[in-house]
Amino acid sequence: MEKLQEERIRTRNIRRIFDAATGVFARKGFDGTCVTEIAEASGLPKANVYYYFGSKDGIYRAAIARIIQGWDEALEEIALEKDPAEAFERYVKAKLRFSRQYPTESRLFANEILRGAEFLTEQERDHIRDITNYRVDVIEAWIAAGKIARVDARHLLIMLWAATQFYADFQPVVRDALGNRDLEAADFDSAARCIADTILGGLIPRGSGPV
Amino acid sequence: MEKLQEERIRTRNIRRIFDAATGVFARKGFDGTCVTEIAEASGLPKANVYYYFGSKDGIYRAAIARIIQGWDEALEEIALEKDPAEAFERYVKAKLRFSRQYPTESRLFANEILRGAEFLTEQERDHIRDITNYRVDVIEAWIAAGKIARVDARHLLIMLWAATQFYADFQPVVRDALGNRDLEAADFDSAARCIADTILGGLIPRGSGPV
DNA sequence: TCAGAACTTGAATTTTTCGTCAGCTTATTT
DNA sequence: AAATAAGCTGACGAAAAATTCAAGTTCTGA
Repeated sequence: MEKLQEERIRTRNIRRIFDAATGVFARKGFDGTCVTEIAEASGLPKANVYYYFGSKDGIYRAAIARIIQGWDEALEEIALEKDPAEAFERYVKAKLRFSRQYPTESRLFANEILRGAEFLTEQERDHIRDITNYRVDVIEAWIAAGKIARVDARHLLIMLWAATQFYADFQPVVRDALGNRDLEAADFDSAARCIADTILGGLIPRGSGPV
Repeated sequence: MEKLQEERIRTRNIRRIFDAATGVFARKGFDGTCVTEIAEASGLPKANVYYYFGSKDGIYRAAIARIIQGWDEALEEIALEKDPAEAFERYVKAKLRFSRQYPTESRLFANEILRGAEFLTEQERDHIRDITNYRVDVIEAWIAAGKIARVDARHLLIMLWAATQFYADFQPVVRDALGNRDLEAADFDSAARCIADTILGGLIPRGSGPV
């Protein structure tokens, strides 16, 4: 049992536990989650969960690491060479796609932040800072080149992050606000359009009087 | 003990418990919070907490109700009579002021949503829906009157809500994004300016080519 | 100042949770 | 097919949590 079945059984069970844990952690946070519930959700007995993961802590940390890793994808879209309008639009779309595809992971991350981000390692925070700083440089270069209006790049990034994240983290509120139905692909599309249009073109009609 | 002291002692203790509970719930969520911790934070023995609130559940529900009640204030600012630009700007400022003043309450609410909003009563959700619908009507009237660009009013409201809420709920992330210092009034001011300017005027400079 | 209501609290009681363990079954290798 | 490693799990113990209780103390109105 060192080549085929080992990898298969082990891998499958770890993934099961992992998926179950992510769901429960996302809902209840670290402190609110009990291993029994993870075990039930994964369909395995509790002792088996402990067989694979030494502790609740371990599962949680692993889950967070995975999420951070996945984060970067969407952020790739803001690159210097591109036309700002196109870059922002792509970014918003990519981020919303991510929100739609991995809402649970997003909520787990949100929960971790609400908790005070105590489980985030220094490296993980550094990484987030680095990414932000790079985007800030890009945006400021656009401003300097007169390609976009003068805004605070950091707050702009926060606004984009917030607006897109919201659709993953606050789905019950979004549902209520949109009229009580379940969110579908079309909703994410119109969200993307609304955010991109508003941010790029502004609400006040062009050609009308002073703002 | 039915007029003066009653009200004073009772009111004072309930408020103590309440404040303590809000803080702990905001960090750890409903399931993650233990009454012992609330008791310690409030400076009262646990049995006394149970004297005033029958259960953990009761404290939690009461806390949520109070928050929802306080919510409306900020939203008052979007009214039909006003100039859209001014109304949005006021709204953003009011909401950010709220985020700054009551971050804990905001986080508790966020936690409840992440939880799946199971503790929100039907009335509370109805109330949120009503408020939203009213604002949607206002915005759509502005659009119909040609005062603002054509956007999806519901997504626009979500975007505003998200952008302002973020500063309360995700402070660790905001801190990292802004460069690692504590948030001060000035940060909220520049956030308001960035959000309002971007949403009203758009990023793409006016007078340049087509969007 | 006294009766009764309001308030207080240390110490149970009950329930839940974390984590362990010993012995079992299944897979792998030789 | 025997030996060994990997995987499984019911049952347990210790610790922590929720909630109750009973026996107090303080307050208030009459």
